[in-house]
Amino acid sequence: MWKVAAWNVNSVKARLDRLLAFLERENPDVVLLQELKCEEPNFPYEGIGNLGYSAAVFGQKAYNGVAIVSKEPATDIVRGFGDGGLDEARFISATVQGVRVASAYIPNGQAVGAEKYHYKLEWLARLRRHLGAHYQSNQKFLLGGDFNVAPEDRDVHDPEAWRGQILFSDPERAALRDVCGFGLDDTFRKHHGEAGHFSWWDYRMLGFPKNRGLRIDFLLATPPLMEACHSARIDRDERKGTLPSDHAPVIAEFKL
DNA sequence: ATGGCTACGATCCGTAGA
Repeated sequence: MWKVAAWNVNSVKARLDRLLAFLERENPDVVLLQELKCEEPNFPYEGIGNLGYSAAVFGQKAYNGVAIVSKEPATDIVRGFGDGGLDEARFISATVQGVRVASAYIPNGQAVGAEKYHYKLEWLARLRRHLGAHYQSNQKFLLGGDFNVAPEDRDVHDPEAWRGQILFSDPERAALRDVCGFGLDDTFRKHHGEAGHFSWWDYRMLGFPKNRGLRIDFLLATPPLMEACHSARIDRDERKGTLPSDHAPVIAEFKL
């Protein structure tokens, strides 16, 4: 089985012990990381290297930062959308074991109507254009990461409270559907249809103990890869204990 | 216990996340 995870670690430096423990515990073939919050030279190459992993990294100081951690070294690494524009470190793609994979950290948006909200919607539109220009949905392609959008009511602990709010507004959800319209489906929903599964809980207000969460982190796959997907889950236990990330890893297994 | 945020970068608080 080919095992892949996507995880917003909220600082790879602050979460290094947990990342290494995750690699040892889960033994994934690929981990798509978001929110490294470090520049590329400061990525913990040595720590993951001791466990047999290498990484393709697109970092920046203090904010954002994405990586593709893999047992088999990634090739044909592209940082950003490859269109020459100056970018925040939010997208990286590479080939691992013959499969094209990408790690994405979609902008948060801050608040509906804010400048960052419009940036978020434009970023999602740009992602959709990038996919159409560089990929084909009849080929195996995996897009994982923190999308900062909850797709449906069943992905939100209190849909009526969140309706129209940031992370759950109609334009954000439409923009995510448009990205998936390229030919991507949610590996988690292939295997679990019920409500109440979340990947993020606010650090504040007892979000996790009260299970007030959202499902905003996904592993999205094209049809040929979706057919090969045998299981998917969210590693909710990773959110427990001392100083967790506010996001839990999402995991999927494929029979390539 | 799964418990009232956390990380960063610049100072001893402000900004950002979602």
